[in-house]
This record gives sequence, structure tokens and C-alpha cells, in this order.
Amino acid sequence: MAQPDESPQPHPQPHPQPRPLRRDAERNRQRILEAAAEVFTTRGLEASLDDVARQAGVGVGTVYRRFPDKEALIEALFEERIGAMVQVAEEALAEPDAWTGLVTLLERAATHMAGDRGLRQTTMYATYGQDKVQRARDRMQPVVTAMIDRAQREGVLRDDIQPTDVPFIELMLSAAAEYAAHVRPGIWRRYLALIIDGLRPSRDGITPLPEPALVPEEMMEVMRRVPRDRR
Amino acid sequence: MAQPDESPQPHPQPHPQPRPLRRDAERNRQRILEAAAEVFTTRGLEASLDDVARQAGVGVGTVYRRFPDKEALIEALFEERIGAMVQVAEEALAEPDAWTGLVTLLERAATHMAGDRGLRQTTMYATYGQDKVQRARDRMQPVVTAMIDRAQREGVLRDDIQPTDVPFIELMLSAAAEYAAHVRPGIWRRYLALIIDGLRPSRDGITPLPEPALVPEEMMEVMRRVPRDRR
DNA sequence: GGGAAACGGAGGCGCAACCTCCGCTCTGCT
DNA sequence: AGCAGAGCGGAGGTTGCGCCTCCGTTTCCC
Repeated sequence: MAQPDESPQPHPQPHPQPRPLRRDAERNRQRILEAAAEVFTTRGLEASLDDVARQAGVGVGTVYRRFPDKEALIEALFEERIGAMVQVAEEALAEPDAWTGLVTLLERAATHMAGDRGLRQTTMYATYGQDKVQRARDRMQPVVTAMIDRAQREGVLRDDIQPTDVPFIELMLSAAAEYAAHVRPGIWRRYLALIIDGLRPSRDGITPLPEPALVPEEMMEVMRRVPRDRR
Repeated sequence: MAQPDESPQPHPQPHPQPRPLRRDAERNRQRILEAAAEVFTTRGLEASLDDVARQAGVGVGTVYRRFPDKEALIEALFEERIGAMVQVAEEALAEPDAWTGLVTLLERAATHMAGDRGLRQTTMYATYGQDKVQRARDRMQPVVTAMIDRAQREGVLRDDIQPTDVPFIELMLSAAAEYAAHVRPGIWRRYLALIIDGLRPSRDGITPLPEPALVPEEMMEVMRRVPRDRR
């Protein structure tokens, strides 16, 4: 019996293995990704693909030949970055000291978010790439919960903090970062320090948190809403 | 000599005293203002005047007959509310206890801002009504500065807080409020409480604020920038 | 009753984003 | 070297939206 099928495509696959691009096409694809990174990071997802094309030095047609639509390009770009956020959380959990781990998590997550308007939009609002973002959140949540539990068990974090407080803190810091981006992009560190001091466990003069945290289902509901633009 | 001029308009005035409107016109003017309040408060300044007209139950033409353009309507609406913010600050300064006064200021300002998307946009970004907003800020600033100085002199507020921190705190709380508006509009109180605990004067374990506050000139510069829409 | 004031909303204008199309260019295989 | 066809650019079609105007009709008030 001769091997019946040694051709490069034994079975029709779900992703039919795209044949390699011609060299110029591949070069342009890279340029487009770099340009999109630049544009979406600094100006947010509401930037147009015409902007991306201009930044890349190619025609719009070339962008659309490579990425069927805007969403595909955005997913290609941010998948990796969202993964990086999850990794940050996992590394923070590996930190032996609970308090240090938590602070590291908040600080490093904010570092990613503060400089990247597109990432803020993809993670905080379910506008593009819902599936992948959702999967990332599903991996994130237990890690954050574990971090908080551990810190509270060790008595270094106030008792009334909940996992859903973390995205809110990141949101607030992002808002500050975005607001001052063109004057003092690092200002969020100031407010992170303030918040961190507020996270310390109870002592004299502490204000009990007057409003319960969102439960995870509420958090889902919040994120489902679109902000004001796109889709 | 008969009095040369007893007519209702002795001199051409800067505001030439608009003659009273016909009854139906006045009624519609009120409806428009109410509708605009509703629409701009909940959906923000990017709502269209067509939306306002629909909400008011009048034609767009009627809106434009009464208010020369969108900016005029917005100014008419928010002048009073911006004034209310200044008044909040002044009342807080009148409070005998420095710490209570500061907390009251933060809490009441956030109460105004959190429920009012249009007010957030007018105060935080110089998109509409720049003059009036600027004047309000000029009145606000010394009051806030006085509040902070007093609290620090009395030793109830950490030393490294600056006047420009107040708008940033309000911005962050507003971001949280807007984000969760449709699920838990009051969630900002939770994060205000957290921040307030972080404002307490130094003690063990406090993180020195790692980044200096913006100086007032930087704050001006920040507010001059437009966010992403309108103008 | 009549003249002025006010009304409504269709539609002009301008803009901006997404995406398509087609005549030309470039690559890489033979 | 030549050629088939993959790839390219970017003008422009399409859509959608917001601001604002215009004018035939309605309402008010004297």
C-alpha cells in the first residue's frame, strides 16, 4: 500500500492552513500590525482602519485583504496582551508574601492598562473579541480571588475587599491615566499608592465600606454594556 | 424738557432684554430644558439635539429657535449646576471640623458628578462653555486649597495631598460610577470610602506617594484637551 | 379676524468610517 | 527572461449621523 495521502493537506481542516504569503505581503502584514499597535494603543479602538493604513504606509485595500474586518485585526493584536494580563496575575500569586503579591498585581496590571487605551477598551467593555476576552476573564477571576483570600487570611488586607474591586480599581486608575496622558502619563501611580493605603486592614478611624462590592454576575452585566461608540 | 427716554430700554444693553415669549413658546422652552436635562444627564453631551427635541415632544426647529446652537443650550443647562459645585465647596469650608469638611466636599461633589454624565463632561473637559466653567474653577480652586491646608495644619490629612488631587479623585469616582451606572449607580461610594481611608495622615505602613501631584498649570493643560468626541 | 409669533419636521450639508473594486505592480516559478 | 497571478493602492460607493435651515401651517393674542 502506498501512502494514500502525503500532500500537505491530509484532511480538510477547520483552519485550512493558509499558504505562506508572498514576501512583500508578509512584510506588509507586519507593518500593519505594528501600525495598528501604535494607533490603537494611543488613540483607542475608535481609530479608523484608514488611520492604521496611513500609519503603516499601505493602502486601505491591503489592510482589508489581510484582515477581513476591524474586529479581526483587533483580536489579532490584543489576544497576546490580554494573555499577558492573566500572566501578571499568576505571577503575583506565586509571590510568597501575600501583601507584596497583591500590590504587585495592582501595580503591574495598571502598568499595562495605563499606557494602552485599546487594551483598556478591550478588557473593560465587550465591544470586540468577546470570546477571547471572556476566556481571559475566566482564567483571571480565580487567581484574583485566591490572592485576596490569602491576603485576608494573613490579615494584611482589609476584610471587606472583594474580587470585583480589582477591576474597579484598575478602571479608576486607567481613567486618571487617560485623563492626564498627554501631561503626566504616570500620575496613576500616585493614586494607586493612595488606594493601596486604603486597602490596609482595619484600624482606628477606618470607614467601613458603605456599599457592597458587585457580585461577579453584576460584573458580567456591567462589562456587557457598550460604552458609547463602536458596535 | 420731556424726559427724552423712558422707554423700557434706556440704553442699548449688552443683553437687550428679550421681550417675553408667547405662552406656548415659553411652555416649549421649559419642555426643552427639561428634556435636555434628562438626555444630557443620562446619555452625555454627545446626545443630539434631535434626541432632545424628540424627548421634549417638539420639533428640532423649535429647539433651534430658542437656543442658537447646541452650546447655548448646554450652557443654559449646566451653568446652575456648576455653580452648585462651587457652593458645595464653600459650604464644606464653613464646616467647623476640617476632616468632616473635606469628606463632605468629596462626597457631595461626587454625588453631583456621579449621577450626571453631562456635568462630568462639562467640568472635566473644556468642550462647551469654556468661559463659565473656567470662572467656576477659578472660584473653586482657592476654596479647595484652603480646605486642604486647614486639614493638614490640624494634622488630620496626610501631608502630601495637594489641591489638584481633588479633581482626580472626582474623576476616578466618576469613572466607576459611569461604568456601573446601569447596574449599581452608587458603587462610587465604596471607592470613595477606600480613598478616604488612604487620605488619613501618615502612620505605619503608609506608602509615600510616589509621583508628585499635578501643579495647577498642568491641570489647566489637562482640562484643555478634548476627550474623543464633539468639537 | 388678522397679523405676528411660533411650530414641525423634511431635508440640505458636511463629515467620517467601513469596505469594494479595478487597473497597475511586483514576485517567484519555470 | 517571461509570465501567471498574487498583491497593491487609493478613489470612491455606501451608509449613517449630527447640526442646522427653511417654509408651509398652526397658534396666540390683541
